[in-house]
Amino acid sequence: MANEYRLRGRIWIEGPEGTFLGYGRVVLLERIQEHGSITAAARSMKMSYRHAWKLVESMNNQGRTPVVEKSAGGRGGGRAIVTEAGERAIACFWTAYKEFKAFLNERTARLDL
Amino acid sequence: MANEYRLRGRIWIEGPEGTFLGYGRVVLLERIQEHGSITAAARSMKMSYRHAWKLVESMNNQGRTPVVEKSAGGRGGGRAIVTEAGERAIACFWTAYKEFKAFLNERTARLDL
DNA sequence: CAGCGTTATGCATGCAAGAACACAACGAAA
DNA sequence: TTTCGTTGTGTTCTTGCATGCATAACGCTG
Repeated sequence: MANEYRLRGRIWIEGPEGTFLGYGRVVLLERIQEHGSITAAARSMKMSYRHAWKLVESMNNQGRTPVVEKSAGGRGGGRAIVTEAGERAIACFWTAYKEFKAFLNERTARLDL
Repeated sequence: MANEYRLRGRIWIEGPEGTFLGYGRVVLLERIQEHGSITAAARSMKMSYRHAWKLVESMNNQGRTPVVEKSAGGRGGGRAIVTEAGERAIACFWTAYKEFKAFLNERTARLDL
């Protein structure tokens, strides 16, 4: 039978000022891509707008280039667009994340307890 | 120059009832080995006795064999000893942890942001 | 130029994890 | 049998984080 224990974990990318990218942040970016606004993205993942906005702000301040371009007012009230740098950041994180999951699985199989 | 970004993370071992071993728990076990009591171990790492006790309880309940043997009263008031199963658990975690750190370093070097 | 929905931002509230505190139970040793 | 320091356990206090609410500011559109 499979071992009842399992190695688990999480990873994130840190810049000089703290967390830059993590699972939640990257999902948020993808939702922004999908919906075109922070408000809708936050709602879609049951996150408060306040918090979502802070995360975006943190990412923008920390990347050498903003990951999300925002504008208030105008058609539809405003919008938020994931930049090219943002797309690259997303891809970069998922690549590492995928390898990390593989690491966890492989390492779980070798647990001796 | 070295990239300003860094991949970081943490890992832990889960049993059916939740977290079994993590960095803090393993350090706590080692301090118990060193000091012979939960009280001294907790104090040595600025952790409340209450919390340390709960962690030990959680580990003991979750392992198929207790990792710490405790006894109240007696010479010196009581004592806590890390069992052989506990020692194996410690070793098991550090091995995985070491590989994890290597993974993070290697993966940090390959970050493209 | 009024309306609308979003960004932007402060402030009060809620919640969960851990710390801090208090005190009973324990058992060897003097 | 008294003493002593630890284990064991309930209760309250902090505190960091996220939510919720309120309210500007913004700028396209009818």
